[in-house]
Amino acid sequence: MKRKRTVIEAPGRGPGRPRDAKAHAAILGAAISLTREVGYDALAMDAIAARAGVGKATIYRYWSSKELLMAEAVEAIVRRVPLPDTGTTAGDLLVLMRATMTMYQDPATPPLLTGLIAAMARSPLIAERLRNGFIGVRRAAICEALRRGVRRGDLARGTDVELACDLLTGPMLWRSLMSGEVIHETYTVELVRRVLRAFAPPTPTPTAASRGRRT
Amino acid sequence: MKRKRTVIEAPGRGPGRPRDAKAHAAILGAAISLTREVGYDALAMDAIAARAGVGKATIYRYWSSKELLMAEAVEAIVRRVPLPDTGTTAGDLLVLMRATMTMYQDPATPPLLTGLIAAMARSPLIAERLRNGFIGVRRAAICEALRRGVRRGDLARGTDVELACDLLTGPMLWRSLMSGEVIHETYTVELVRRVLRAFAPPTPTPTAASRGRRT
Amino acid sequence: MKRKRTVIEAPGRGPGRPRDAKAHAAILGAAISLTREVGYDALAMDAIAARAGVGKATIYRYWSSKELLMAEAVEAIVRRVPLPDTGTTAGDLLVLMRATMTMYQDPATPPLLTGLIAAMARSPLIAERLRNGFIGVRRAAICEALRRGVRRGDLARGTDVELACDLLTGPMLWRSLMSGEVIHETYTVELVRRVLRAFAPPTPTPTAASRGRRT
Amino acid sequence: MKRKRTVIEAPGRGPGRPRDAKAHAAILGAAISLTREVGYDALAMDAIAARAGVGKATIYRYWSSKELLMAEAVEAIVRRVPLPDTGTTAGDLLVLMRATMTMYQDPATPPLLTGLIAAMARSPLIAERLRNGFIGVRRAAICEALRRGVRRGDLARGTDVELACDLLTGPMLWRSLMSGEVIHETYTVELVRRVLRAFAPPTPTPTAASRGRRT
DNA sequence: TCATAAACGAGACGGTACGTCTCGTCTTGTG
DNA sequence: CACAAGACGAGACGTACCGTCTCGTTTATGA
Repeated sequence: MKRKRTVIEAPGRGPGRPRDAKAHAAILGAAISLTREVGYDALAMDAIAARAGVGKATIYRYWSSKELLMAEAVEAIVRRVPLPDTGTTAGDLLVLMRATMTMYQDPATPPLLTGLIAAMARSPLIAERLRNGFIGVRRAAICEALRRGVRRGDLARGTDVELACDLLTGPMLWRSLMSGEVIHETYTVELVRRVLRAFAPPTPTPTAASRGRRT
Repeated sequence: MKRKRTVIEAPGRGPGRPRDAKAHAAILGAAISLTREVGYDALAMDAIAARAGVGKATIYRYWSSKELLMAEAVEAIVRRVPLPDTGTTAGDLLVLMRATMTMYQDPATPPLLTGLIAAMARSPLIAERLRNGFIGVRRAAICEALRRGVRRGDLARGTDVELACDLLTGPMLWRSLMSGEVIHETYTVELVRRVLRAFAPPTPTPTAASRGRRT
Repeated sequence: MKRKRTVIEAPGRGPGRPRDAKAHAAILGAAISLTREVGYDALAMDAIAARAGVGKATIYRYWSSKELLMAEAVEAIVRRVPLPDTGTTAGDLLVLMRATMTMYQDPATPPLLTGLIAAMARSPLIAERLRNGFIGVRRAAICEALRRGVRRGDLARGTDVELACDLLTGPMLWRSLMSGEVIHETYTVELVRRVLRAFAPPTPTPTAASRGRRT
Repeated sequence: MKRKRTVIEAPGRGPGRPRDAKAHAAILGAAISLTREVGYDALAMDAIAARAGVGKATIYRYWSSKELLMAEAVEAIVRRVPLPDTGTTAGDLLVLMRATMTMYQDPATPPLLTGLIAAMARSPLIAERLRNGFIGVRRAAICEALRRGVRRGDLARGTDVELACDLLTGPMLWRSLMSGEVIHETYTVELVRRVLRAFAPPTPTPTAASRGRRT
């Protein structure tokens, strides 16, 4: 952005004291633990700074607002997405949706998530970041599994992968935000089964198909 | 403080000046229009009061917090839910989901919605109110249509109506909050079709069924 | 100040809750006592607010900056200026200068004074206020006594009253700020005597004059 | 931390890079020019460092606090004090007071001075340094001239030299800080004349004295 | 016909978080 | 080793907002 370096990926170049990676980590850690304790919006920057043993200016050196900080904090929580290859489409999707379920089961998730959704709604910048970040990563993995399913013939050839993905991720978001109900294993299993059914290929040889794999 | 009257719904009873219905409406109107303009949380109670030409105390006389006010504001926007009876399950669900789509297409919805979701996450009281209010009303209508579908034989007998409902409402919520993409007519149509397919009854007479109604 | 009233001395006019005189007083009191305890510039607005049992916004409603507040605080300390008429010029001036001495002897004075002098140097607004306030009041009293002295014939007819006043007030300021030495009674007495001598009328009858009043 | 060399004024001694004398001067220059531009306390150390083209650590290597730096800056402005011997007491004092007047006429003086006075009030260390520095130097010169005046018989034998000095320096300080008025030549002349009058020796032989030397 | 009592517009109040600023120290790489 | 650059911990600043609390005024009912 400022173009003072010749090589693009020299992080601490230029003169001056380099930024302290420990401070960065301590701030994120403090942000996450405090969010668990008091919730997203009872969370004060001064408190984060105090717990991280850091000056407030240091926080704002890395993130220009509370929201940007929290965006990164949530990514730190939910970054890991499995890239499964169990051999079957149902198996792959189940692995992915179980990971999503686990994320929603973490009691820290709803407070973080709702805070960030509100932040997305008011700031295109944050929305951009999150869509490219933890939302996009999960979605890409699911879409990939779905495309593989199409190639395998487990899903109909013209399957609208985006819609199928929405059908998998949407209900869990709804449960977490709107119903407030816990998402159980059986719910996840049934969800995947139903979506597979919705996009099942047209039974080419009725008898063979129905014998081979029953829903 | 408030219980000095025998009859509960006598608006102008007792001595003293009766509440001004115009003030109530003006406040809601100001809240909605300001939300459209500046977003949910750049929205200040002082600003609402100023635009409504009302003292802040008057607002708090009707609603005990900003969130309760906004909960009612959002209901004012999305209150009307059709109770369709088109004769077919697909038709009924399409009417309902088109109404939902229209709600999400209103540019005021995301700011309001996200603010309220955040409010739900931090306040059980608000969550309760909204689940019984505009969330519950829509959901009840959809579930009713689904149950009718089961009775009609358009959906499998053991259909998990709750899950089916999540599969209809979840994707739209996801689109609105996470993708930020507009929801089009074709999306809605396809969504309904796929959910019907997911819970379609086991093809009783393979030939007749596949001939009569093509997916 | 804002010109919204027709009559000039209607303090709490206009609609709305009138300002709380107790808060005003509590803030000034807290400001003064904290200044005595920690000094002018270790003095935090939050601390004043906390001690006064007042929100910070209330302080800024009355005074738009720390400096304006302190300007008023110092006036509260040193407002009272005697308006003496002892019958003799020396007597009048002594009363006035003793009051000045007492002010400087208060250990709270130097911290307050220096803070305000710095504030005057950087803000014409504050300089204006203080010159018209506690500086002007004291100076006016001294000049008046000097003019009476001229009328009485105790001082030379063409006496430069402004210079004479500087000769009285300047040395005490110097002592307080520059030397840091305590100002004693004898210093004050001698100061007044010397200034009277500096502006004594030309000895009309050499012998009589020198006999009548010994230096 | 700082005392690792045996000889104190050996600039290029010991191992390592010697200190840069130009840096010292550049810092003082930047401090003075910035003070003229923005005032004493809108003046940030970062700004001084930037303008001087110097790291902040270099400043703190020479001066351990902002105040100590400014103390030296002000001395750089007002260091030169004449040590006159015009042959007459009035002449000597006039030379000295004209120098003082010139100092106060410099528009940079009030901002610097007030900042330093505030610093003196809160830090005995700084007070000490300034009293021994530029304050003491001027005062010593004036007192010396006054003592010479006593010896010459131009001033009364028991003259309180300290008080006389206060009477000369105090009014100018007052004008500069409190009145904010410019100090003119005529003011200075009249000031010296009046102080001489205040401490004039008791006219022993009226004729001889008035003949010998008129003020 | 008034007195009482509640609701009203206005805005001051206590509290608390925000994001900015500055100080004086610490930590890099360069000369 | 001193230097330029600049990150760091600490903490005050002045602003904004929330939800409460007076004010003086307006508008109904009940004595």
